[in-house]
Amino acid sequence: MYQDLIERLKQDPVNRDKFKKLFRETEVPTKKTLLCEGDISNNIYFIKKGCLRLWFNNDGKDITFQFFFENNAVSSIESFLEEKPSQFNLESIEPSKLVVLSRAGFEILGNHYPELKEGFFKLMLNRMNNYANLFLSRIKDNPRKRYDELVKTHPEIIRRIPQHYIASYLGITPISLSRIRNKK
Amino acid sequence: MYQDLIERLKQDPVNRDKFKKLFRETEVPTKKTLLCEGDISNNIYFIKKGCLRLWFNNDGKDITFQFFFENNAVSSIESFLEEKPSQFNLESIEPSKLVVLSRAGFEILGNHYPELKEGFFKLMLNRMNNYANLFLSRIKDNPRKRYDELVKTHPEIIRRIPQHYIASYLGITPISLSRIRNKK
DNA sequence: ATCCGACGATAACAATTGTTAAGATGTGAA
DNA sequence: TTCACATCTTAACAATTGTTATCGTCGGAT
Repeated sequence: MYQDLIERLKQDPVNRDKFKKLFRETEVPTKKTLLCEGDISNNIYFIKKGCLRLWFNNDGKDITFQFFFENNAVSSIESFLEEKPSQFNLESIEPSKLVVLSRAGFEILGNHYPELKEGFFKLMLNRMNNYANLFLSRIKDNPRKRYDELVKTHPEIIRRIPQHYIASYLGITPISLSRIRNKK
Repeated sequence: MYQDLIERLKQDPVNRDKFKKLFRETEVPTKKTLLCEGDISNNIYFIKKGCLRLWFNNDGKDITFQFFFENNAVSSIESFLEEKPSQFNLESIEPSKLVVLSRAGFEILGNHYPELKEGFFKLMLNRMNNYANLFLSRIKDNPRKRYDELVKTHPEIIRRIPQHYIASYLGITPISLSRIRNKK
């Protein structure tokens, strides 16, 4: 959806040349860090291909709390908006093709295309909603049920993401996840 | 803060009489249900005195996930805004004095006082923020640390709320909470 | 005053999950 | 190829937390 918007912007007959150069395309290998805890997020990334994860370091433990796939936009929102150090790391899980939009570019475009800002607001609500659902699932469900739900609602995560990331996302150890998968 | 706004609205020299009657004051005893799971939320409550909790039923288990005290506004926001059945119950924990504003009243006032709508939006962000914090604390901390944090950041909850509600808020059993409190 | 229900503590036991360690497999780089 | 590394599984054991049940206290209602 967001991807569509970007494509449309880039084709805009009037501003095509002017705006097109605001976007930078890039390819990154697996495990490439795009944003580091403590740094200020200056970019929004649109995923053309591949996938990314948002994670943070908790006493040396790597905790993933959101995955992003094709046609999604990603940013450490609070950091990007308020220009303050990010609490989170953003990293590629697969070799990925990304479209990068800087804060400056975002502001220029945002003035011409209100949809872009609306889209960003929705991105924020989406993230909030993600928190709410993760929270409620941790309250209501035990790890096995959380896993079963994930298989049902996000099979692409099961298919594409290494298990230890999924484990931390579910709030359990990789060992425990392995038990759940195999003692069915 | 919200309470202040309400008081100001009620004192508005121009609209005083017209608007004052939109508010209904009421007193409720302990354990009075103000909103029931499945019903549509038609009111916002401003707490003048006492405290309330938002909870839901999970397989027969009563799970509290937010407490509200004096000078706060409460509503099952999604239900109130979209007029759809509430997922949650709203109940008093202490005898409480409340100011009630209906949806109709809210809309009339909202048209005259944009602050009211802004305030409601903030209420929503606050709720989202609450989700995020609860979620992160469940990931990062074990029950003992969550309890210690609660003591530090919300001593009023420890003081005023019965332990079994606190236990469900922390995601543990009352027995486990009792162990934490006494095996210090 | 007495009874009842809400609240909290504790014990004994069960179940779940984490920890540590070892090994199997596969992939990419030197 | 060979080595290093990432990924996943399994086992044995420890730690945490839940379950069930009992008991004591307190306060309000009759």
